[in-house]
Amino acid sequence: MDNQQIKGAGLKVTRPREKILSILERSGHRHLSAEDVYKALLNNGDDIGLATVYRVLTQFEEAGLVCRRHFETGQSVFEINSGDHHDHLVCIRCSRVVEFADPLIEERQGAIAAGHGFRIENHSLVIYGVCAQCAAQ
Amino acid sequence: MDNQQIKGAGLKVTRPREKILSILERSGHRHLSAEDVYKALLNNGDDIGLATVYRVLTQFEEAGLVCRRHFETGQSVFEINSGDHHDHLVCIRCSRVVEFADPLIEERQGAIAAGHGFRIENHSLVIYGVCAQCAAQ
DNA sequence: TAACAAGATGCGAAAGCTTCTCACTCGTCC
DNA sequence: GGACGAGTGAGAAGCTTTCGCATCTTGTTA
Repeated sequence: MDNQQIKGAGLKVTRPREKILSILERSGHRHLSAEDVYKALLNNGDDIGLATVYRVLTQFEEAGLVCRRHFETGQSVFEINSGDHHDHLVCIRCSRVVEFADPLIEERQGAIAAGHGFRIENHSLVIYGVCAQCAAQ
Repeated sequence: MDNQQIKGAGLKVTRPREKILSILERSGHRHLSAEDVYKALLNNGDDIGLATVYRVLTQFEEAGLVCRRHFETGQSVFEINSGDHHDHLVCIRCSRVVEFADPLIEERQGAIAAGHGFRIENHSLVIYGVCAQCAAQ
């Protein structure tokens, strides 16, 4: 139940928070911008302000419910945090996003960070390219 | 000579372009934001508008003279393109940036992209962590 | 169930980075 | 040296994101 997740984050269960979480869940694994979420709410007939969307997404991020990604589009995108870390392949033509995980890369990153005296906290790996469909056109 | 690089990019050699290139070169391998470049120009006594700084940096990027990086700070940073690809370790406390290159990671990225039918164009790997100095405090 | 306090919301305003517009100026090439 | 096209500066505008504040809700206590 969504409510449990929201409560678990120490947040009150309110309509905006339920709706936003449900939109992110229903979106499958698409990566939605705050604007996308806002538009989805409007389409649903929910009258929720854009400022609230940003606030709630930030709270969800802090609570670990969602992940915020910074692709090079100038806006942040959000996705449900399914627990398993992964990185992204982004098509520069059609913006399609493919997720992947590679233990070998993760391991090397740890080694590199350690080698430079860094305690690793987080990382972001995005590969930009042209997907098969776009290349075929 | 800087002028050759600017001409080679099909751009006229103008004072703003010379000054900006020279600032980036003199900065060593620091990562400067457009604002940083602008301030450096002012300190030099050069009266060059911020809009011009952005324009020129974008042109230099298109010409391959500089690289633009998107760390998670909300602003882009620029560095001279020295030709050798590298990735970044960023300290989330003091913002220190360390560059590194890892052939193994590069190779895995190529394999992953190919496995998903992507023709790789570019990529961005940033590891965020706490550097030794900040951890010691 | 009613009332209350803390927390949430919505709206518009504002901030921060970046780009655009447009009149003016400057390189380049003849 | 002059003409033309490209480049510049200043401010306005655009975009994403955050803030401030009056109003409304949730969760709790009586």
